[in-house]
Amino acid sequence: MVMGRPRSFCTDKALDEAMEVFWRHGYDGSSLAMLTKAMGIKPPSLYAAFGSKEGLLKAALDRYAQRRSEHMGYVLAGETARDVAERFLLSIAESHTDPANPPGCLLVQGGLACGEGSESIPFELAAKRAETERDLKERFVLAKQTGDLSEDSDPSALARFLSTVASGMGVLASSGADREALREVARVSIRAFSRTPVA
Amino acid sequence: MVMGRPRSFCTDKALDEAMEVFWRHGYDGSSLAMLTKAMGIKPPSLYAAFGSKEGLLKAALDRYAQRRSEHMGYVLAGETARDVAERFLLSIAESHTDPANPPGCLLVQGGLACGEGSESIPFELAAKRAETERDLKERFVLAKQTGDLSEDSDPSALARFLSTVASGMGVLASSGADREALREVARVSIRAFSRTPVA
DNA sequence: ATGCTTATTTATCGTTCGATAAAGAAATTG
DNA sequence: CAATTTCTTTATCGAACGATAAATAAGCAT
Repeated sequence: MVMGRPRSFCTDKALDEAMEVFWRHGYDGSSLAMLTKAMGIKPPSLYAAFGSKEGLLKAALDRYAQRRSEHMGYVLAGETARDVAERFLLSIAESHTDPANPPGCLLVQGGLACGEGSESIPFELAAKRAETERDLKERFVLAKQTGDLSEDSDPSALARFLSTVASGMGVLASSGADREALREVARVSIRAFSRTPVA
Repeated sequence: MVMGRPRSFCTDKALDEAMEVFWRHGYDGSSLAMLTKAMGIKPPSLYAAFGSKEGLLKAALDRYAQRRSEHMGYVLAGETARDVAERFLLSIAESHTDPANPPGCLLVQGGLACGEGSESIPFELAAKRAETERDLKERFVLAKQTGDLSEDSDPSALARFLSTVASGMGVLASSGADREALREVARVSIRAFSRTPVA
């Protein structure tokens, strides 16, 4: 049994609140005051649980990526490469405009550029984004092996294209685009995707 | 003739230096110390010339958008809608990986999310991005009128798609993707773009 | 030359930043 | 129960933040 006074707050719940702050204001734009207020705890509790502001972001990113990876199970289960692309982009149109969350994507909003002393943050976000792209690529490699994608298709390029559109949709959503606008982008992208690959 | 002591620095040159700082570190990540050091001037000179940190960003954005609009002249002069799309995306692949500038796009890197007291910054950036999208849309409306684009095509959706891919390419470039990777995304996007529009 | 006007320099303003030391509270252990 | 351990509270730390007041310097006007 663990000794000492038990923690009075739920780590995951506090992490969800911190995630929302980072999501809405970015890493540099999120102050300790904003974070502790949203989490309902005080600085020493935050530092005891997460080590630092950067540690808190990483914990929030891990939680975000975990949710996302659960979702990727559904996406990757699409029967064809085209189905996978469609599921990927359309589900992003939904999630990036979910009223339960800030608009856009934490991995884009969180901090593409940061100030001195936070140089590692953009790399953290990029690494998480790269995971999704890698998942898509592996799925497309498989699709090529099974003949679902033609011999001259490029799984890596297709995955990068989808990942790039997803990031763009995050930017679009963050500036207030509605769900239908994102669906429209998804549809055009899928159209591009599903046609014969060689120009 | 103007009276008083003349300004000892070139406003545009200082603005270029400030632009680079905002580009690389974002609005919140750029401190007055970083900005004044890069610009080679001291705070009072900065405030006299630009009013505030936010005023400095707006001036830098205007300068950035002006350069871009010059470039858009070339893009929009493409003979067909497909040419326009190709020029647009391929030129972005070049500009977003130009070693003379920070990687990516100021209008994306500059601040998708900001802290308290800087809430207007993301809107400023979004407005500039929207200008490009509007230019593309108008060009595609014209293309539809002249029969270059088919009757059932959607100029607005196509413009939004290209603008979204451009934003995504900005995110991609900011995380270190090389020029060829961006070109690849551009090629896949154009392929999507140039095919028959109805699924 | 003297006065007027504007810019630059120096030195700082009050606030907020991320992060902690020290004291008090709540649990298990013996 | 007292001792130990861990967390929470209170109060604050030094540094950096964005922004300026006051003094000095450099140009026109007469």
